[in-house]
Amino acid sequence: MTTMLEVAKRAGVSKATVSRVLSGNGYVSQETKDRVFQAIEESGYRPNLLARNLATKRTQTLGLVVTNTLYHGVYFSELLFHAARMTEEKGRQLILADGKHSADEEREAIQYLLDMRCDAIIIYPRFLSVDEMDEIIEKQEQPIMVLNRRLRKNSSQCVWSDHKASCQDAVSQLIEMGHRDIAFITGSLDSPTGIERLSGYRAALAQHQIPLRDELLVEGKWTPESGAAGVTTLLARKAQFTALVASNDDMAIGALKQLHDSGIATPGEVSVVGFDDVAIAPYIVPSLSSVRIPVTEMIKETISRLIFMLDGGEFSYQQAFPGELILRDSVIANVRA
Amino acid sequence: MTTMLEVAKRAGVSKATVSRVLSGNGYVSQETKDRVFQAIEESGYRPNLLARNLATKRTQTLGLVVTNTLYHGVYFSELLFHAARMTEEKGRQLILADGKHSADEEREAIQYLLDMRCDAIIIYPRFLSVDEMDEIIEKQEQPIMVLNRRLRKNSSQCVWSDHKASCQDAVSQLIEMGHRDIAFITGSLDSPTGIERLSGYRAALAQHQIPLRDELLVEGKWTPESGAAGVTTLLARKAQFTALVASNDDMAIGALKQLHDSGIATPGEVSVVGFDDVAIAPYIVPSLSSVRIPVTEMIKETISRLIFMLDGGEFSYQQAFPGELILRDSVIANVRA
DNA sequence: TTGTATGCGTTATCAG
DNA sequence: CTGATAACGCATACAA
Repeated sequence: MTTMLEVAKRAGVSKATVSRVLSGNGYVSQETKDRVFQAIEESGYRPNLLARNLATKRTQTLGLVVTNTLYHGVYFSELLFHAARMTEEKGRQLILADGKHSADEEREAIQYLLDMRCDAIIIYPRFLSVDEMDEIIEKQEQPIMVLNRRLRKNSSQCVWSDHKASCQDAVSQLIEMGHRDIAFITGSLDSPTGIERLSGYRAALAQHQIPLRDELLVEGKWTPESGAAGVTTLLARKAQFTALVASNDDMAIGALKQLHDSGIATPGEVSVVGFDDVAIAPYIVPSLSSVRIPVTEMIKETISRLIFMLDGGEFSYQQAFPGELILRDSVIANVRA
Repeated sequence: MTTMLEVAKRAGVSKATVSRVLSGNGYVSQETKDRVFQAIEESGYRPNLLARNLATKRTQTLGLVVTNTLYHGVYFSELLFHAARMTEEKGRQLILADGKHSADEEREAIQYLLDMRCDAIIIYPRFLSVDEMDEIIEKQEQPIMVLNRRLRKNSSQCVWSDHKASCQDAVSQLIEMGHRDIAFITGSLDSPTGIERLSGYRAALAQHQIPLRDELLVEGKWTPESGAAGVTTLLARKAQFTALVASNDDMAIGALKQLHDSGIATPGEVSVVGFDDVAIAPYIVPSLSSVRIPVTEMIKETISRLIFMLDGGEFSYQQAFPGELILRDSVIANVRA
């Protein structure tokens, strides 16, 4: 690899001058500029970003930690797409680190990004607790934002959606449409999101004085497979229900498939609702109703805050993003009937 | 940030010694080791990977370039999942760079990874031609592998699947099942994969002496939306067909939705086949037949080769991965009827 | 077993 | 406008 020194020699100037023409800092005459550019051209010189970043103490990169258990789902590609897009828009590069499948590995991934000297870090936690995250944030001097968790202490360094409230709201809407027997497939119950959605379901029933029936409750694991298995379990229990709420779209898709295979029509006999409103969901037949989580907006806010913090800014206010139930055929048709 | 020097001082040794205990290279007594570790603990020292990588001239990272137009699809998350998994397995980190949506930007992304001194690079090209890639590979000293393209010169530095052959094969199978009127939704025709699949369709028809009917051919753009639009176009043309082949699963999913909305049953009136066999596809109702592309194996081979090349190895043989038609309800039910 | 000195490829601070 | 030269934080060959 040809270095800056070789370019300098070839152009008959010093390293410093080459550095100047490349960075645009400091004055340098047009003719030497030309000589330097020519030397660069001839030698095929490329800057070594490791060296540059070491010297400037800035890398122009944002790090993102996500558990690979999320990689399987559709939600992930959308999350990543928007994160990459926003990052580039701010003139930075996104670096992804795999949080794998444990709190320790999540911690390691964060540490890796810090060791790589990312300017700032975004964490989409799956296993770390909010207290652990608070601790990490306080120990580190780099700006850190947490997605999808409400932190206790550094409450302005996170952006979240109130999963309990939006689930409660969605289930309430179903109830107000006349549904009384609403089955529920949870997410993994070691995940805060999973727990919050479940408690939203419980709260909605309580709010309308509908007793919770255990036979209508089944535990899933976020995957389409577990959604399908949930339906199998419900049917084996001979549970009667007119609506089914799955804690995310992937499970809802799996559940729809299983309902269909079991000869149960949707829409018609069972209304199905999911969460996240992944872009491909509306193309599932029959159309899936879903609680839309505004990922785009959340990512945007997250990255804006990080950039602002990098410029020395501070935030004093918190921000939550409400989920919104999008009704599609699977529910609407049922209501009409 | 506390540096190695401070740790050294605190432990009463030199930087070199600290470096030794950290890297495990060279002898160092147990007691000084202990002192160093304690100093590290106390000071919360963390190595600066920029400095380390600059000094060692190795970063232990593999770079991956993918266009963000792929981010939207399901295929992408699976690709990335396996890439990240394999990379970690080899004790490296994966760095993702966005190829955005043009050849220039794809080139920039590659350049960025090179400037970051990734040890090796994987390119999943979308806009760059094979000749351009060959040129890049020859100019660079880092090992580079190309996914999903058959290179002309550096033919052992790529791993591909013969899209034409597998499409021809899939369509032939439909023909042998008795189908004569087979509609086809292409991918973007500025993409080699799209072109290859189309020519496979053509070849299959020719092989069975079935004339190509233009009304059965419609151009898509890889997205579910374009798949749905394709069906709309076909129906508007009042084209008659018993089978529909979409050039990827996302479009097939969109097409299925549109067929359903138009009151056309699948399976039954129309058999639908997609490509890629993304994991979520079987959960679509009705089950979607698909030509499975062995991404996992392809990624695995790609990364194995890169690691081998990093160790100075050389490959002399090429490797193609065959696609395989997986028949599911949407086709099978039709055949039974 | 440990310390010294030099290099990795840049940037940045001074003089000139 | 340009050139030395000192960081940046770490690894490593060479001495001791």
